[in-house]
Amino acid sequence: MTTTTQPRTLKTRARLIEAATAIVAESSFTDLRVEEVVRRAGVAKGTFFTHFKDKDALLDRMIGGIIDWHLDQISAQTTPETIDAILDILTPLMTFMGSERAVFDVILRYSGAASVEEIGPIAATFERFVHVLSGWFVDGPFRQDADPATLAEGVQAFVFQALALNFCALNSHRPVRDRLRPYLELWLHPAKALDPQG
Amino acid sequence: MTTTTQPRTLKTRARLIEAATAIVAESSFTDLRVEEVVRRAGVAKGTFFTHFKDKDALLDRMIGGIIDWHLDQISAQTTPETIDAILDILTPLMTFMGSERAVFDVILRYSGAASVEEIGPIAATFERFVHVLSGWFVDGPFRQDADPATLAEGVQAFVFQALALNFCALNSHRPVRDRLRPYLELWLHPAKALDPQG
DNA sequence: ATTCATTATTGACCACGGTCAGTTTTGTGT
DNA sequence: ACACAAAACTGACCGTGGTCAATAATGAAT
Repeated sequence: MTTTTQPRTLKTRARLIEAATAIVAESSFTDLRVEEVVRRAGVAKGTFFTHFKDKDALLDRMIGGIIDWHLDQISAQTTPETIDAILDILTPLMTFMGSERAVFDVILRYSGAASVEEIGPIAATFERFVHVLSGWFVDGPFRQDADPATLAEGVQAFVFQALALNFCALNSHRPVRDRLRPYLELWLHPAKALDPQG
Repeated sequence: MTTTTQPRTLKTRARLIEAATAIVAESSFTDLRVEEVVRRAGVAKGTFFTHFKDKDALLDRMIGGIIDWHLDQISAQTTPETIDAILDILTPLMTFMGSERAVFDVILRYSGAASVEEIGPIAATFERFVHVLSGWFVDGPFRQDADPATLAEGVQAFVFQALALNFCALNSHRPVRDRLRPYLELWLHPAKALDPQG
């Protein structure tokens, strides 16, 4: 119980993340290799795994950071009053989520927390996602007969559905936005759908 | 342009699938190793990859077959008239989909088709899933203001959402069934939710 | 039967994520 | 200054999915 963590620990970890970020900037998440990360950071391969449980843990952190930035942008905007406004606000985040198959795969794998004690960065952002969207659904123009959190979780489910279909080459000519809209119409405005007058 | 496909090809492929099936029966999809499959089938490793693009293609086929069997069972039953009946019918399939992380991962990856010309087995089963469920939603007790296929796709999205949350240890004590129900209530019976009388 | 193009098979090899016993560094107590 | 335990680091090594140039089997045409 004397020394616990780290002087150089933080420095090494920062170098690893910096190297990884540079690689992604130059090429992509898909082409990220642990060996290249440690080469650029100037450490041995084993060191990487003392800082990250596995490669996915690094991706979890990097991608989680990007999603968090998007949620900052989303939170900063005024509460959307229409489906189209929601689609506008969500589009940049969805574009990132669907930018690479590897990115979407990691997000899918980590969108539910891995374990109780260890909620990863991506899982945390999706808790935040539900929280932010819940705020839109209390006292708004959208359906008021449902728990706002449940509505938000539904939107999340439809975002994933729309993105998954987007990776199907058969449909990939349609923008994700257009694929998501019909779901949100039915999910957030059931009364309008029931009543032709709107 | 004389001989195309093959006598022994089918035989070898059958042996590979048979070996893989035996391994899964003895242990699990998680523990399936290509080297073990080829060892049991009595062929070289390279042979495996002339029959399957990659390991996932074998899993796609095996898991697709099982899902297809579940859809046979689902189709054979009478059309459900309530949310609970839907949950009853879907539970066995959901139980399989959530039985192993490895299984769910493959399903997620392949639930959208890989490419236009090559719709994999799992992708095909999810087209069939939507088709079967669409049948439930024409002229039934559920909402009639929406395209049945869209309703079915929504159910699919919620099934995935419920399963994904189930792999979150935080929530895994709740049956998937109970996690799915609130979504379906709001999705299939919006009018009921709006009108307290039901 | 023999040839020969087509197709299936082989297994050494590679790529890459991940492990671990051994070594070095670090900070603290004396 | 020195000793020493805790923490960080190392790199050879492993497991496993996937590749490919070389080889063998096949079957149709002669």
